[in-house]
Amino acid sequence: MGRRSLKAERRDDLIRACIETLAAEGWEGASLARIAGRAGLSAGLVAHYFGDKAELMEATMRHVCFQLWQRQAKLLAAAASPAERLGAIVAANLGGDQFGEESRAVWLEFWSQAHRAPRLARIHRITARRLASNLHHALNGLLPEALPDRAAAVRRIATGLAILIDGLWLRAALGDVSPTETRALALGYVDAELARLGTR
Amino acid sequence: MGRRSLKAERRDDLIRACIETLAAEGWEGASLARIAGRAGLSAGLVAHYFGDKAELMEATMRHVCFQLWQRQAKLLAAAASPAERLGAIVAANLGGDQFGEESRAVWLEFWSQAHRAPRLARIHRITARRLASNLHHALNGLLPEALPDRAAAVRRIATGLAILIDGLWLRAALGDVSPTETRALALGYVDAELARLGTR
Amino acid sequence: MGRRSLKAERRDDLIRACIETLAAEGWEGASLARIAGRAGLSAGLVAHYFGDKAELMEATMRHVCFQLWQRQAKLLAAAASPAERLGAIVAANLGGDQFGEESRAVWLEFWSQAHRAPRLARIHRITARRLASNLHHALNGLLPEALPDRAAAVRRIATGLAILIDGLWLRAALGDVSPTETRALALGYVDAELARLGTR
Amino acid sequence: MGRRSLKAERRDDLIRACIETLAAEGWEGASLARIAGRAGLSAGLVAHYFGDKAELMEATMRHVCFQLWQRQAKLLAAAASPAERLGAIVAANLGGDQFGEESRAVWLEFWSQAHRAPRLARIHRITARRLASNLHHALNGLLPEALPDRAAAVRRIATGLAILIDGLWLRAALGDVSPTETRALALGYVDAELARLGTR
DNA sequence: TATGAATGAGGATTCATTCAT
DNA sequence: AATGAATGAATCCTCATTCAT
Repeated sequence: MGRRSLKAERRDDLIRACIETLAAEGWEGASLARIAGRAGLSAGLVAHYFGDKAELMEATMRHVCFQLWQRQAKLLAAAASPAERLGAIVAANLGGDQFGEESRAVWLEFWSQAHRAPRLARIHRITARRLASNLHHALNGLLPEALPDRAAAVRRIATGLAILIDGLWLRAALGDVSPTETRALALGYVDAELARLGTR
Repeated sequence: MGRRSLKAERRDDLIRACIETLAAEGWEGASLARIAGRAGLSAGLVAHYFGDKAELMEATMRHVCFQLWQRQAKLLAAAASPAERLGAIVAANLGGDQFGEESRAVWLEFWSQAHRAPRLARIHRITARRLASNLHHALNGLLPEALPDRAAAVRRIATGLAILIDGLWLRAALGDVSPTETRALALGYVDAELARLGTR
Repeated sequence: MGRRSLKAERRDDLIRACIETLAAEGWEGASLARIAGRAGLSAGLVAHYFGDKAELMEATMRHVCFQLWQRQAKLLAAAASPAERLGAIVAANLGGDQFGEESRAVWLEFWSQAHRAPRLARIHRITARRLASNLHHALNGLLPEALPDRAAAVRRIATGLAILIDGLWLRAALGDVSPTETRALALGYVDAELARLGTR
Repeated sequence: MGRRSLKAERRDDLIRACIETLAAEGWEGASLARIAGRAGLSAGLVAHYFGDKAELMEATMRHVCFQLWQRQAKLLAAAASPAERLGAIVAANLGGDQFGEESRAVWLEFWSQAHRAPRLARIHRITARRLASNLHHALNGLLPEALPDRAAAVRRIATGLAILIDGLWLRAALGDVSPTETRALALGYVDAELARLGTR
């Protein structure tokens, strides 16, 4: 009991190695030999556990998305107010820790593949929707009840913020902005929108 | 006269084919054979005209950036007020025409390579700086003279808008938002920031 | 026991095929496809076993040199006197058997590469030094004890003989001299030098 | 008048460039593009003037051999005695000047091709025979008239010396011996042989 | 379960050669 | 006479995949 199956363990090893390789060498540098080598395994094993390179990549992307979601969930659980909830989401997506950086690098690689690989695109879409939903929820609590066209405003701000976060990820991956700046910019965007709605 | 050199013409053919291939098949699918094939030429010619695949890619990226810049310049020339200038920049970057879509696809491919290929990164940086400068200029005319901390506000909004545009490009490439929406979102962001500054 | 590892076996197969190909088709004709084909294997396997064409070539050169050294060692072991030792070295280097001819052909190919490929040059140097050392030793026993400037004489004759052997290899490879002649010429050189030293 | 034909001039330019390229980059590095480039001409011209790369190489080898022969002839013309004649031949073949070094490098490249290219082999053979004949002649004057088996001795020493010179060329090309040493070794060989014949 | 042997396809690059201008 | 455009073959290398052990 408590002993995870060897199969699950090996799969995790390979996914872990895949993440590291993607972060370190990019999509093109992530050959099966290099990924397996990083895990101390032989390249042939990938076929055994995943059948396919594509499936390993898919599993890896799912893993990264899951981690991101977990992170959001954890931070959200500790948030007491709508404003804190919003801050939690932003922090989860734009945090400056090592994990965040690696995830972002991997994410960027997946991104460039997503619009050509339907399976990856699907995972991408799910994650994006999850973020949108979280933002929606937080903003819904944040905007004044009496606002005319309230639902539309929530939707608009949620969309805008999600897109801004995408842009910030890109910039962060290119090293153009610091993590602190990114968070400030994201929250500043919401402030501005609130101001426009006359709620401040 | 009017007869461009054969060399320039062939180079343009190849760059054109490279753009099409990148848009249609992505970075990984853009082999020299396919690029040259699309231009109706043999793969060996790339060496003849560009020396290198890397140099062809570089020239192609430069071409795309140049087109984008031209587009901006043309629209800006027709703009009469600061507000129109801002609209022109947004339209140039987020326009919905066929050219825009292809360019965006190519741009996305380059993006995913930029942080690993110094030469591409350089071109990328230059283009980003050009956009930033244009935004700066337009916003400088737009914000009220008497604003406290005016320079900082201009800088902040310019940065935020540039990043938002990046995000919008991504979404547009993934087909998540329509061109009309993207422009509305971008201009909405500026409106919101102006509102926050109490200028409305 | 007696079962060598498959890896070692395949490596030997490829080295063997490389030697044959070099002898038959020369350095320029020795493409990976042809080498592997001669071994009944696919070209990709070279990467698997040697990583590189350069490394295969290096291993092959080392192999040829090792065989030559073994040959010398074997003949030297059977030699009873300094004169016989000298004869053994000459026979080892200028023997007329099939092995000798193939080795010489390969050696010539390597030679033409040695002054441009540092790795090959190193192996070449080591082998040359080994020959020089053997000659030194044999001549040291051969020259009369009381000779004035004895050490210098040994050195000079050893050098001269080594160089003569080089020349003889070349001629033999071009088919200009018969193996029997080559040996006679080499030993004749030593005789002449001994005569000059007044020891006969 | 006195004006050599343009055709001859261009051919010489290309041969000159070919020699330089061979010396600088070796047989494998001597592509038509590089050779023509060094001459400031286009690669296509080679076809025009020589028809073939092989023919350019052949002409180049002939040129190098001719220069070598000229050199020998010039030095021989100034030699008054058989001993001086011998010294002249050795000096011509093992001289340490820049021309000598370049020629030797080119010669070595040709050598490695000679036993596979019949046309080059033929030129090689002619040159070797010319050297042999010169040596023959000089030694014929040098050996005492009354020597028993005189003709055989001349033949033997001439052959041995020619072969030693080959070896010395190789060593010189590899940088193992200095030009001065090479000449000393060559003349020392003759001295030794003369000593053996009891003529000293 | 895991290895590593083996393949074959595909990619970039180099190059001699041909040919229109 | 000379260029340089264009080709197509050849070469090395990388890689995903398959398979026997």
